[in-house]
Amino acid sequence: MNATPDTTLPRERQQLILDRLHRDGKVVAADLAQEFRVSEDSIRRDLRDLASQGLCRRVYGGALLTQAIAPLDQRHHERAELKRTLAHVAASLVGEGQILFVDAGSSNTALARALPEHRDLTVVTNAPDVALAVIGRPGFEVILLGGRVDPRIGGAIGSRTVRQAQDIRADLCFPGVCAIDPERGLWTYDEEETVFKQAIIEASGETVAIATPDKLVASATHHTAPIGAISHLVVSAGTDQLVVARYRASGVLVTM
Amino acid sequence: MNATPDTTLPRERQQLILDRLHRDGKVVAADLAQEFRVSEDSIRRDLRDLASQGLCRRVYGGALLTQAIAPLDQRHHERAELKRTLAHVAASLVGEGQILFVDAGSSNTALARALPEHRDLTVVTNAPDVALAVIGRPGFEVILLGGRVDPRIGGAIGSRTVRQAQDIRADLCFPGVCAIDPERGLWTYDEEETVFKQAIIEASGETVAIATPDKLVASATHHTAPIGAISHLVVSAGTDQLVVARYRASGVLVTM
DNA sequence: AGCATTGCACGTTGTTGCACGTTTACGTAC
DNA sequence: GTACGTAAACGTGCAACAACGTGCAATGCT
Repeated sequence: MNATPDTTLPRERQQLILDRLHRDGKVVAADLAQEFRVSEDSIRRDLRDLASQGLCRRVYGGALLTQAIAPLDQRHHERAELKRTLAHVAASLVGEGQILFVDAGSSNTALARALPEHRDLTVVTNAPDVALAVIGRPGFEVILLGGRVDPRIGGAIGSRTVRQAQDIRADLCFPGVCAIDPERGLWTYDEEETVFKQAIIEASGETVAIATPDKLVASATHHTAPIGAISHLVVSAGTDQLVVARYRASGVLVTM
Repeated sequence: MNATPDTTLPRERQQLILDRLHRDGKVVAADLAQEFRVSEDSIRRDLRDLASQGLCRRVYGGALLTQAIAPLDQRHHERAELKRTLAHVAASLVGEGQILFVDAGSSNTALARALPEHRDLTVVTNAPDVALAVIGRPGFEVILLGGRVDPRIGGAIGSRTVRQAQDIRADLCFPGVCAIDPERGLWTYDEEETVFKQAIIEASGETVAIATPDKLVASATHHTAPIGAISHLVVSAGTDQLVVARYRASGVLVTM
């Protein structure tokens, strides 16, 4: 009879709160505190946690359900939990009022969903699904980069897109990456893509790449073009173990 | 035995007011005060808040709906079957190998889904969800128009977008419409929107508007700007009865 | 020991209803 | 048709209160 022990684990409590949230559409902090027999402070901490992951909308007195975005692509389902974790870490690097370049890619779509609301953020993107993930949410300005959309990538690239990107200066840049060679940097499949990514990196203060471990390769043979330097690399190694690496132009990889 | 308490959170109340507004088209402050068991002052504050976000129009005694706004998902679900039917009729006007301007809007998203595959079509759009509806499907080329995304519209508008649109020549144009005045033509809510729609209409050979019957109004008083002429109007009158109308610059309406 | 979680104390912020003076809508008198 | 009076609705300032975030010490687990 270990179905519902009296002792409720913190992580478990958050899951239960999420269930209630999906059932009722809202939760009241005071009621939750009474139900779980913990202080309202703990409930508030839970709600803050969940909101920072984009799983609910924090409001005065409780929390509301975020209008869930329909899962679009099958590829987005692969490694979904891992990507959400990485996205959460990457989102924590974003500061109030910043301007962000968000490239196309499933990891970056997860990032867009994980971005916190009410932070006065500007999201500049060439990917329709990234745009859809933030349009209409409070505290977001969205700028779309136009151009011919590459169906393999799911976003616009090409000279037209590059020209528009060069008109903008951003604080942070999240390029999608195809492969990471510890010695030679980031790689893409395609020359056009590289030009675009280089443009947004050059137009940004800092660059953050999100990658699942399978992107780390020793020799990037069949990838055509290197991108260049990034300042942070948010990567997952092993189960639940996070490695945030500082990555420089020459390819030095420093774990933190 | 409802476990859900009847406490209403402040922000939740605003959401509920907005829902009611979309259902009834209007709300009365005194009624809301009684319903939510708060003072009329609080209701007034809520309405002022919503109005300042452009979500409703404040009037003496309550508030009215500003149709342009809010839950895009909801608008997509309303009249879904009707819109699908209209979308298929409109899609039948598209010929092999043509270039199409597809504006933002729920009807046009339905159109994008209804467009036939393997026809070598080029879809030029300012709306992320329209782009997503065709990206990756066989026989489609997608060109995204960039710019600042208006969250009420769900697509990019503004001078940046207009400039990009002017670089392109299309065969067909599908502008989103807010209202259709049989005598004076198409109307939008907003000057910026109008400029964009005029630009894509001028850059196209023919123009086709899709509209549900509620868009047909006798006098478009509160809409700021007229768009101009369209050549075809795909509109539904009554249940399942389709009227395809030929519409000219001067406002002559010819049913077919 | 090291770490996560919790409840409490404190100062801060958001929300509410009331009091007050002003504006608006509408019916009535002229 | 215009002028006027009244009551409802309005905005604003204010005080009371609930909820909030943060720092800190106590507790429990590994």
